[in-house]
Amino acid sequence: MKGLSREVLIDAGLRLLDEVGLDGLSVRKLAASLDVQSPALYWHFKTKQELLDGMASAVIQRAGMGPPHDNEPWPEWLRRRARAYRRSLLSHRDGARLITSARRAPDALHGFEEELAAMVRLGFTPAGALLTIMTIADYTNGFVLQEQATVGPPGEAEVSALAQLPTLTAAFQSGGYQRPDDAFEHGLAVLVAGTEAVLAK
Amino acid sequence: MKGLSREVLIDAGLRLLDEVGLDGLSVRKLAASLDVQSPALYWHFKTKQELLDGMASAVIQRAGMGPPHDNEPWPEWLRRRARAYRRSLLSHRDGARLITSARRAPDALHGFEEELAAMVRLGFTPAGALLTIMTIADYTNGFVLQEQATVGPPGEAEVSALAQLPTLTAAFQSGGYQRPDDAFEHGLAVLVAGTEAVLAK
DNA sequence: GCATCCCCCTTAGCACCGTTAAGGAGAACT
DNA sequence: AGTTCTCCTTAACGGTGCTAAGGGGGATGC
Repeated sequence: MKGLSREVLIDAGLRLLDEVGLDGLSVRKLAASLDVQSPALYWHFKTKQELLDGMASAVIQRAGMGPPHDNEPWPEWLRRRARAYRRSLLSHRDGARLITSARRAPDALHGFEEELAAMVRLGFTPAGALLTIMTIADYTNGFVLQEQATVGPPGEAEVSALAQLPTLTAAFQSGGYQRPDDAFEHGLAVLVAGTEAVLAK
Repeated sequence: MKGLSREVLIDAGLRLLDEVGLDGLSVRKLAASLDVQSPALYWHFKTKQELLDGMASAVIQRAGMGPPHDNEPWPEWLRRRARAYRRSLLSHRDGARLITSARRAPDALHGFEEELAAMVRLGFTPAGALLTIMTIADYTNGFVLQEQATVGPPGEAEVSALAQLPTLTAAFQSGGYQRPDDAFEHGLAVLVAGTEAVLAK
C-alpha cells in the first residue's frame, strides 16, 4: 500500500474523476483517496495541472490509435481512428473536458508523426495529412464535449419550449440527435466523404 | 453609475473575461470592477454559472446568425454562418470555453428553429438539417477551443521535439496549421463538400 | 404623516480550494 | 556511524463560491 508514484496518482485521479467529475476533482480528495495528506502529491507533480496533463496523456495513450493497417484504405482507417479516439474520451467522465483542458506532452507527438508519415505514403501532402487529422480531431472533441455536457433528461422548461418549435421537434423525433452514436457517425461520414471530394479535385 | 442589472453584469463580466481569462474570472473581481461587494451580484444571478450562461448567450446572440438570405445557396450560407459563429467565439478571450461550459437558455432555440425550417424548405429532412448544423457547430467549437488554448509561441521543448519529426515539420512549414483561418477554412470546406456528397447519394 | 413593505445592497463568515514552507522519519549511500 | 536523499507530515496563506442576517431608502397603503 505504500509508495506513491506518478502512475499511481494518475490511476487514482482517473478513478476519482469518474466519481466526482472534473469540477469536483480536488487535490485534497485525491490525497484522501490514497490515505495521504494533500501536499504529499506535490512531491510527484509540480502542480495540479501537471497531474491533469498526465491523466489526459494516459487516456489518449489507451485509445490505441496508430497508423493504418496494411492494405487498410485510408477512409476506413480515419473512421476507425476517430471512433477509437471518441471511445477513449467517453471512457471517463468529463473525458473530453479533461483532454481539451490539458496540454499534451511533446513525447505524444511520436505516434502522431508515424500516422502522418503513413498518410503521406498514401498520397497526402504533409499539410493535407495534418489538416485532415486535426479537422477530425477537432470535430470529435467538439462532439464529445457536448455529448458529455448533457447531464440528464431534458427539464420541463426545455420540453415546453420545444412544443413551439415544430421543425426541431420533428428532427428529434425522427432520430436526428437522439442516439449519439448515430449523430457522431453522421459527422464522421460527412468529414471522410468531404475529404475524398476535396482530394479528388 | 448606480443600479446593477443582469445586462450590466454580463457586460462587465465579458470585459473582465478579456482581461483575466475564464480561470481568473471570479465573483469578487467582477464585483470590485463595479465598486460593489461580491454578494451583491447574487441578487441578480442565483449562481456564478447562471452569470456565465448569460455571458455565453450574449456572445452567441451578437454573432448575428440566422436563416439564409433570399436566393442564397445553402452551402454558401453554411459557410457564412460558421464563420460568423467562429468570429463570435473569438471575439472574447476563452470564448469557446465560455460557450461550451455554459448551458444555453431555451429561448435561444427560436432562432435555431427558423434556420432549421429554412433548411427543410431547401430540401433537407428535419433530422438531416439538425445533424448538418450540429456537426458544423461541433467542429467549430472544437476548432476554436484549441485555437484559443494555444497561449504563445512554442517553447523550447516543443521545438526540439519537432526536430525529430520530419513529416510534422514539413506539414507545419508548408502552411499546414500555421494560419488558423486557413485551417478553419479547410475543415469548413470539407464539411460542406461532404454534406453535398452525402446528400447527393 | 406615519407605518409598512420590498428592492438592493452591506458585513460577517463558512467550507473549500491550490499551493508553499518547514521539518521529520527512515532508507540508502559513504 | 554519519550524512544525504527520498517522501511524507503539520501548519498556514490567500483565494474561491456562496449563504445568513441585516440595514438603508424609496414606494405604497392608510
